[in-house]
Amino acid sequence: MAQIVENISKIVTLTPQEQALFLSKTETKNYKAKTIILNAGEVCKHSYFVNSGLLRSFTINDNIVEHVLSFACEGWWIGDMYSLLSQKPGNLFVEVMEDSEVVLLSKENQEKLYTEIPKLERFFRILTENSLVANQERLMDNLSLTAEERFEKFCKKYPTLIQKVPQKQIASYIGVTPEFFSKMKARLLKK
Amino acid sequence: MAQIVENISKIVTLTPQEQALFLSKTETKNYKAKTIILNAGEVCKHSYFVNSGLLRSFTINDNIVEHVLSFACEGWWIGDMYSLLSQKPGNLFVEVMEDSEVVLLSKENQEKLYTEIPKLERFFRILTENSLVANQERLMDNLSLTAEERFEKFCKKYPTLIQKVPQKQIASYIGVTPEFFSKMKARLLKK
DNA sequence: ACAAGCACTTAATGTAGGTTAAGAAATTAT
DNA sequence: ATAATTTCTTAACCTACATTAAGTGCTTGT
Repeated sequence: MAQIVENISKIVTLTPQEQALFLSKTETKNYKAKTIILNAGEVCKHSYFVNSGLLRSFTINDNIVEHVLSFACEGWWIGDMYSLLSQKPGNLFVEVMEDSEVVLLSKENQEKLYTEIPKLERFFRILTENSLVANQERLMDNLSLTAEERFEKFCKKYPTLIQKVPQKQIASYIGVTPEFFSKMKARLLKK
Repeated sequence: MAQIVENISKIVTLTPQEQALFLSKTETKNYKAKTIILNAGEVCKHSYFVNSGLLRSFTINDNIVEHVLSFACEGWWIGDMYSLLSQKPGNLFVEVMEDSEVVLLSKENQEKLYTEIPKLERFFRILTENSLVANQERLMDNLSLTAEERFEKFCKKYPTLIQKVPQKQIASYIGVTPEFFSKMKARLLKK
């Protein structure tokens, strides 16, 4: 069964016909590492589901500093939700970090699917709810924990990512500079 | 028309029967200022919709410091989404800041309503999507903007709240101490 | 195989924002 | 009205993290 269908089936049950209909509205692409599949300033036209590989979304502020919003590895969704919903130019870049296979679901098809398969409305509601909960926790963590504590949480939550992601991007995700992250890591290793 | 129904009608259209069904599953309560309607450590059983008044949700960390996650005034929803979804004890307090009229929708009724009125699935999907977008923006702002810039954004985004909310809680929302906030405000007034 | 660029480290110095403490102003309760 | 409590301000001092800079590995492309 297609991975994306399997992913959906963890939350709502689709008939074989519905599965086929769903898949017919998606498009699967392979990207080389370092490909930017969405640029800041562009309107986001798709939701992206990762079959294999690793992507990330990030912004770049005035001072040319990157800030990672999210990583997405196998089985995760990614995109620029603000831009996708509003259909206005967004602030996010979406970059392919390793050679990856990605399923694209266009906004129009996603909306058609909501009416053709109402269960998908539920699926995406739940997906978004979970995402919101995770985001709220991260926000509160940024307000109340030290960089060291945030890093520890990150390690527990995403153990596989630590192997794969360059550490300057983990630094960016938890909200410190690469230099400080390096120093902090050295400090932690001494313990 | 009931405010909560009006709120829903901005996004999906309900028939009079559906409106009545919806309202029959809710309960409206009046709370005095300073009432805590949800404590950290409890399981959140309801979504709260504010008819009038003002509420907030916040955590308290080890050092007895409060961190405001959100404010909710007239027409806004609030609760502890993590706890509501997982039905596990949460970390959030929900406090009534002014005498308020609040509509309670229990988790069970909310889920019944999803099947009885599928359009509500869409309503809450869209509500959650918007919430997620706002949260993502706030997270990125916390990573990339100074306290001063975050405060300016807050003022533009929630002009009415500035009059109503004690400034130490605005400080908490943007992520600084009340003392630093005070200093920053004095600095801004000089310009 | 080599050069060119990244990613990581280390260290000196700088700063936004935190802490502590004490008093003034504003609310709230009696 | 007055006391009690909470909120806000100010100021001296402190620290987690940023900045700058220079050097050391790694990758990656050719």
